[in-house]
Amino acid sequence: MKIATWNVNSIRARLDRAVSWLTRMNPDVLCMQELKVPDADFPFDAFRALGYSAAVHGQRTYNGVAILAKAPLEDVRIGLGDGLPEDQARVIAATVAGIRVISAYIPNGQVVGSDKWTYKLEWLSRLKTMLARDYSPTMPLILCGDFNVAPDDRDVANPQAWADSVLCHEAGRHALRELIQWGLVDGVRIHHAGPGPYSWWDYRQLAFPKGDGLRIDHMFLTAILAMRCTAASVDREERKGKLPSDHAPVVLELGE
DNA sequence: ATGGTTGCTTAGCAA
Repeated sequence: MKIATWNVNSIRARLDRAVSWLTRMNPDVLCMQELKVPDADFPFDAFRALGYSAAVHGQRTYNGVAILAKAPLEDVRIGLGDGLPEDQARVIAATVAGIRVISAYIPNGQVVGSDKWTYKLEWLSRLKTMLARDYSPTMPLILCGDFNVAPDDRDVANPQAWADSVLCHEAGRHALRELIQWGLVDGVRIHHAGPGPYSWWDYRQLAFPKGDGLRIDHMFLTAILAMRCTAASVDREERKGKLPSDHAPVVLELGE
């Protein structure tokens, strides 16, 4: 089973690329983030034509997450479900072939110390609460998405340049470790010691040609799935060419 | 030369 995650940075702007990537890579499941469309504008038909059904939690202009799968999507749930205001579409879960799949778009945080930064740290804590409340670390579960956190300096091509930024600050790294300690394993790190592979390069400053990348898109697995993880990669090729997303897809292979 | 972006929505914000 091949499962992937990709922040597409607008599914409308990226539809042609998404269709050709799915055709080329043929994953069984794709978690997407930053759709930037309401549910009604999600291109269900284009993906249906490739054999994928979709569970979508969209939003106009910002955010928006989805799960595409060839197998049926069961028990779809949107949001964190903690009773607090949920005006941002940042998480969706569904069961696919007996695996609980979660697609999440963690807030960027904008500036360390800002209101958005506080919201980011709180959101990571709320996500951990959701896992603890609704799931068990003994079940097959995969938490995928754009976490907007590079877990440590192996995940940053130029650590000094990014030190204490919203993507690398210790408070965000700590919040991510707390989440992982619920009972998750970093899928890419099973197979790659680092540095890298990076998954995001800023559109600005010629970051991609300069190799100024960060690994902020992750696929976290419970132990029973980590045992089945036979390969992991980032598809850097998808970051090349005309009008790519600023994120490259991350792909895991699960045996049996 | 010391900067060099994209997308959404419509000048400014977010990333």
